[in-house]
Amino acid sequence: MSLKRLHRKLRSTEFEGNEFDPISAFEAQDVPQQSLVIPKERFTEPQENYAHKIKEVYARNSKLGQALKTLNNYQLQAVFSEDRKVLLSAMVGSGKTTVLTHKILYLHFIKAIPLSEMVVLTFTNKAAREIRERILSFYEESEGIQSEDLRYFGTFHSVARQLIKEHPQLSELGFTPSFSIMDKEAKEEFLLRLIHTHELDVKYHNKLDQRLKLYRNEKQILYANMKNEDDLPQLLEISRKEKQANNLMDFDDLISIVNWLLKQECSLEAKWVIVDEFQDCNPEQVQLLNYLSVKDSSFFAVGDPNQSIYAWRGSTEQIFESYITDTSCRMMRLPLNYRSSGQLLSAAACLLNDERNDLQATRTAGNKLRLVNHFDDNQEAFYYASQFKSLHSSGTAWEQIAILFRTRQQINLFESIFSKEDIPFEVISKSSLKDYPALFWLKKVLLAGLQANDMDSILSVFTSSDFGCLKNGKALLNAYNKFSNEKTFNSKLEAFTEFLKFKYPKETTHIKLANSLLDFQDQLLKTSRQFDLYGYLNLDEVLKPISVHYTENVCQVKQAIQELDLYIQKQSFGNNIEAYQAAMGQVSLEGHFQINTGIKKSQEGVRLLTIHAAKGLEFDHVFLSGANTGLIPLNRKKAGPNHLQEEKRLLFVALTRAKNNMEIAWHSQSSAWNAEEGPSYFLNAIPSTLIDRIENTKPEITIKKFEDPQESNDSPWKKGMKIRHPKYGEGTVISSTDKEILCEFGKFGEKSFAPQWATLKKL
DNA sequence: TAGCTAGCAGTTTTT
DNA sequence: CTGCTAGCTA
Repeated sequence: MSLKRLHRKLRSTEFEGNEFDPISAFEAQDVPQQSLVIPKERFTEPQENYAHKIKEVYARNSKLGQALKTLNNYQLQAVFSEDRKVLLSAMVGSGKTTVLTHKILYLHFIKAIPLSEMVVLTFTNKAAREIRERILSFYEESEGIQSEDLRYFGTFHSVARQLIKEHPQLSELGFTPSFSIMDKEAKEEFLLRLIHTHELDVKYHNKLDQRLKLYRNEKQILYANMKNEDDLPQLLEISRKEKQANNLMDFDDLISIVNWLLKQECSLEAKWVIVDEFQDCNPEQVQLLNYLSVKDSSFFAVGDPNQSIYAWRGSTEQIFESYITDTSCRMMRLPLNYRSSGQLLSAAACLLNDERNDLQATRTAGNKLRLVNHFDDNQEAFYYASQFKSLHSSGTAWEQIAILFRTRQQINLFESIFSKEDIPFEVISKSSLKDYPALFWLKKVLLAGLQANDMDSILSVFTSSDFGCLKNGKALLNAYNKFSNEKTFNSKLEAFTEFLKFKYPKETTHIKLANSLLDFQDQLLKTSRQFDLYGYLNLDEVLKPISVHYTENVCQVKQAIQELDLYIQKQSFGNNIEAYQAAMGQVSLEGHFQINTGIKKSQEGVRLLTIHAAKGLEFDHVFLSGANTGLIPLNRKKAGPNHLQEEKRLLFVALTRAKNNMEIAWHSQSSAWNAEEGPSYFLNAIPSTLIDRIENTKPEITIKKFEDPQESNDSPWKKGMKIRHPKYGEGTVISSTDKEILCEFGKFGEKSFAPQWATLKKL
């Protein structure tokens, strides 16, 4: 049944009953309208029967022809379209990646466009990898596709990196093609080092990135409770210069530099520019698309304005709008959803608030959306524990169960309760290289070796608190400058090595390391693709066998080097140094060393993740936790004009993750400071006939609170007891519960402590 | 130099 | 509501 018909049917029964409805009790006008609507007449609908076209394809490439037979007419229309400029509005769960890959395959095998003349842009490495793998699976083993053919298949940033490397005018900006990329952490460290070495007075050290952005965009220097301007402008100036001097770029630089270069001279004439998740493009990325789309090139973009949840990161809805008014652009749509069962999909579609959106279900009606009222998050977690156990014993795989949260903070409580209740779980979120000190250090070592003038990396290697030998600071730099000023060296690395030998002759291990790094590039040129990096750098010794984490570190480093070797062996062009540079670039762009297959998510367990992290995923059972007003939409003091709309799309994304079962939880007494009473008012838009409401606020369950092990004993703090606190001195216990100890300290007055943290002493 | 206080900012995350 | 911290005060 089409959603429209279902809606009409629902509307007729919607307001029949007069019972109190906690959802409809909220004002309907509070629900913001979905902003972007593409007029239906703007879409070109599929007319033809594509059977004969599939036959033609089948005759030329049977594998592709076979694959096309499984597509619907909307999808085929997009694949076969001859238009030079197409924007495909793909509804949630409508198979957009399938269309994208089949379009590429069709262009390649039938229209004879070389893969190397297509630019295929995605936002995540995962998406890029998936597309690449799907393409490669269409090649026979013998045909041996070159990695160079897919040179322009990748994320915006990796393609930008490739284009910058190849551009003839790069040196005009003071960079060389072997530049390295700083991730967020590396940039923070870099900026802090600049402040340190240049003795700048810059406030709010851990908000540097934010402050620099504010200064660059709005020339704002004052921040929070600052009354006087600090040295922020100088920091920006110095960081620009130092980035050039050390051949470093950050993620934003990649896009803005490639735009600058392409503006000077378009170095790539792509036949096709193909974009995934088009709705997430920010203005600079659109600019890049424009620079790439010259004369003879064609454009094919796929996106869903209803799933735009990254406007806070700079994506703008106006992108879609400008394409609506662009008459040279053909618009098509994919309305058929293959993921969710009918009633869940119609409930989610109500959030779109748009009659013309015509999201169509292809599956049976299935279960209703469940809305459960828990007393608080504690009770909710214990409720899940028992629910999940029975789901699992009746055959549901743990991985098919997911709990979605608005904020990461909400996840903590569930982690501790699930580990206590023996529910296997995994928190899905990207870990940073900084969480693995050995790998973080290894990256710096390789960067220093490959880039002998990258003083930033050199210093990081030798002043690392775990694996270095020197203490970072002004004294070190002064000594080094004094030493190096007197002589001339081929590189900063050579200067530093000599400095080490002269000033710290006892640090033999690190002098050896420095020498190895100095000779690294020559060694690479002399050897084949196979190179024993671990042995060459003598890492066994540098990783410090006396350290408690030694075996762990060695294991991580060896695995990382194995990944590098694999990547380098796949690299068909360039010399060994270039292959290593490519590999390290990939490590920076991905944020980890698993650059071949990506991070494997093999662990068995219930998935705990934020709604943002869930985009693109699907599960059998989805639970949305803590969906009170105030959390969804999240209360903000400084809300942008489109904040509420984006929050609503976020709820839409959450609801459309479920294949068969969706349950929304809200709390009578939420522990979140910003939560308000009642379930998210966005849910008003969903008619009561599509929702099953369930109460789970019985008092006997609320007693079953989560307790820390230390708390279980009777409180040792009794009323009237004399105690001593390290800061407030002597005092008296006024009251003591398992939650807090209240004490009186004369001139300090009353103070309360959490029992498990209190640093109180009995007197 | 330590301690106090006012004032603001806080989600979400990929590259 | 919390946490952070610049800038003030003793």
